[in-house]
Amino acid sequence: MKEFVPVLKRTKLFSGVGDDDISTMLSCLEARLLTYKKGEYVLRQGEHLSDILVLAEGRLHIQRDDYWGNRSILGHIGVGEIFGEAYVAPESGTLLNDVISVEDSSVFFFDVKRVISTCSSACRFHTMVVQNLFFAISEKNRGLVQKLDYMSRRTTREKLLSYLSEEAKKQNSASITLPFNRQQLADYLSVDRSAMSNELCKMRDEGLLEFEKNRFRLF
Amino acid sequence: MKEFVPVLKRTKLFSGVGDDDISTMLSCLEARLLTYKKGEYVLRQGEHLSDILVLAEGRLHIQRDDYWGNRSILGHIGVGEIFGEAYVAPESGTLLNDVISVEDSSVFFFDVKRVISTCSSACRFHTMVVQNLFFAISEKNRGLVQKLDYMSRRTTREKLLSYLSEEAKKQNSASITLPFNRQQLADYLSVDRSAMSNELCKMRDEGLLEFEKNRFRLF
DNA sequence: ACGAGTCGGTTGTATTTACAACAGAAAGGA
DNA sequence: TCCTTTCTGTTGTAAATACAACCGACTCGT
Repeated sequence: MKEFVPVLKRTKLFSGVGDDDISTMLSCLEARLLTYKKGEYVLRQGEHLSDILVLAEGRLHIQRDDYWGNRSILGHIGVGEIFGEAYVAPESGTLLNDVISVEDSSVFFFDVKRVISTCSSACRFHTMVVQNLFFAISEKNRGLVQKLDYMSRRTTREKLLSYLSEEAKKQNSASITLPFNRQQLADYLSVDRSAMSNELCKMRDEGLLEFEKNRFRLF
Repeated sequence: MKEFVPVLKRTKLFSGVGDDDISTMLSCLEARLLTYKKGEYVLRQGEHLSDILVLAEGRLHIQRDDYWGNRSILGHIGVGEIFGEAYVAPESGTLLNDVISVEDSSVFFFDVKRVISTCSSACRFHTMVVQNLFFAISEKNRGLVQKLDYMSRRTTREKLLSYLSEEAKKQNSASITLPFNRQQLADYLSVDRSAMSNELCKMRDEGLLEFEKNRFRLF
């Protein structure tokens, strides 16, 4: 578990907390580290959650399959990212989405009660961690608003352009790598894969962008 | 300002805090109360924000107009609701949406620095308020995920049904009142108003629902 | 090298949507 | 009351989308 302290140090949750203090907190918070093979579920829609999770290694998707098998991908979780925070509030219901590993992954579980309630011992960082938690969920929130912005576009092209240009801004480059293949990108933007593929090729022919696999370059 | 203490007491932000303590905090936090006429902007897209806001009276819409005048309504704010919390984090950029009053409204402004940093004096509630803030933003988060669920539906009918049935669940009744007129509902669900109106009438003819103005009844 | 499975692109068709234009009802102000 | 404005429903057409089916390229394991 200690091996991941450098990873944890760079997370939003432990921002501003030193290595030693993180080690201390790992035991103080009774952190657990679970591993998942590619394709395994980390969380399932409808479950109750009382832990805040941090991805130590691997990649995850937050998604949801409806009754007819239509998949909708809400988002992607990379190393160091927090997730599950939105469902640990007392009156929050059950999870609305599945979380599934798209690569072999390791996940930290922190019991929210221990994270939030200040304890008497050496852990003087609870207050800071709660603040960090607030800022982290703020960021998630803004990300969701951003996604709603993509989704509010009427055409597949507009959805693609708003998503890709935002991603270029985030990755600070006109050449970007997406965490999705075509089907996943279509599920993320809630459009038909073949129609999207078609549109992408049209846009390429018009000189708006280039792509190869999941690497895109905007012009 | 004191007149709104009963309102504040019932907000998520001050949940668990007594009347007297709220009064104390109002001055400790240097709260400001501003009023807006119907149609006025409370916040504008692109602005920086360093306050957490609470609606004391009236109704607000969170929305966004693009360059071509297409309006997208992100959500609705009722009395006692918190807003702006997602944009007060240090690295959060500028606001992505406008907030506009749809009725004459009064809004509390709380400087986030004062809310978050524990002060030495009588205000022993900062810790609790930060926790409340976390829970409140959690709820916002789940609401956004819910909205993404509506928006991920492919057809106008599916969007309407998922929104209306979720609203019925929230209002705990098959008879619900929406905070939107037709155009606003269309802007909220990102569909064409006339197509939506058409679809609503078809659904009514099929016996799925009834409506009159912004009151709906599901069967 | 082979076959199974995955992935991305292409095409055609039926469905759905957006857009524009119009009309009647309701609301609000002078 | 009259006039204006707003709101809602209706219709027709053009555009965009979903869906299904198919193909070739590629990957992977045997």
